[in-house]
Amino acid sequence: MARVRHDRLDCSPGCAVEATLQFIDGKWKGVILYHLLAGTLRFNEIRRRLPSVTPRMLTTQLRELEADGFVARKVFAEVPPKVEYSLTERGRTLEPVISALKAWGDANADLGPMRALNDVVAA
Amino acid sequence: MARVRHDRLDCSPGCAVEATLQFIDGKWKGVILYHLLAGTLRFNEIRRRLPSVTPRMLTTQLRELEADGFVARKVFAEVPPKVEYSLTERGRTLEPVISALKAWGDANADLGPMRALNDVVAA
DNA sequence: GCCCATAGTGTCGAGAAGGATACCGTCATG
DNA sequence: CATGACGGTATCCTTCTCGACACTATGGGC
Repeated sequence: MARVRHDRLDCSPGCAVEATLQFIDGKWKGVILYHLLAGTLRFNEIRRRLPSVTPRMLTTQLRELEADGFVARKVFAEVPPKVEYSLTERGRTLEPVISALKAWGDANADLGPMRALNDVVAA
Repeated sequence: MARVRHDRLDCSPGCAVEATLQFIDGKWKGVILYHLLAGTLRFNEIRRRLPSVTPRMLTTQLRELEADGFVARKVFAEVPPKVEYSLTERGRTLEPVISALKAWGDANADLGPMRALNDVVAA
């Protein structure tokens, strides 16, 4: 399960903020959700988009997102294995949140080398 | 300083999401920002809104927010001491983000006992 | 026969985050 | 004289997170 940031949500009414944060906190969840917003992806497709994530981390993050009801995991009984990850309906409700995070990041973060990287990807 | 979630932001273009998360991550930052959006607060005023935060944690979180340029700390040379915390202009740019987080939390989180707590506060 | 890709799992250990508790000086109040 | 409010610090210690690395099974291509 996801990290429990607060066992008691006694920060009313701002606690709703923390309650949401609780779900997308986790080192890679934000990006994973972002990429899944664009469509279904397989395990290694996600990996390729997140060059520095270890398989172990990716697994745990995806499992937590699944446990929280945000992503669906579809296993194909094939060889080689094939597993597809996609957003659930609940997962898609996070879209405004992810968008807001992305918009702020684009506008305010000095991503430094990232800008170049973005250009590369855009090309 | 704030927790460094990623030393390399090589998750382009979703990294903007993580970049933002990096700032509001930290166990109490979300709520603190939320409360400061409503107006300037003194140290103990924030504490009272966050019953289970220890002074130590509150200090570190506020200091990190200050270091990141989101909140301004104004000390009054009085006795007893008086310190006011308010959002900077940059801090206010986070408003859409906090709002999105809050909106999702209100709509989707089962806050359980929180609803009652909210009522108490609203009364 | 060997290596690659697929989608993971297991274990280990370092390092960071966060909680508990006690304490600081000053002034006003009872 | 003692207590409380104010805005913190200092110290210690536990918990959690995360990264590294090795390893699994299967089948296809060279």
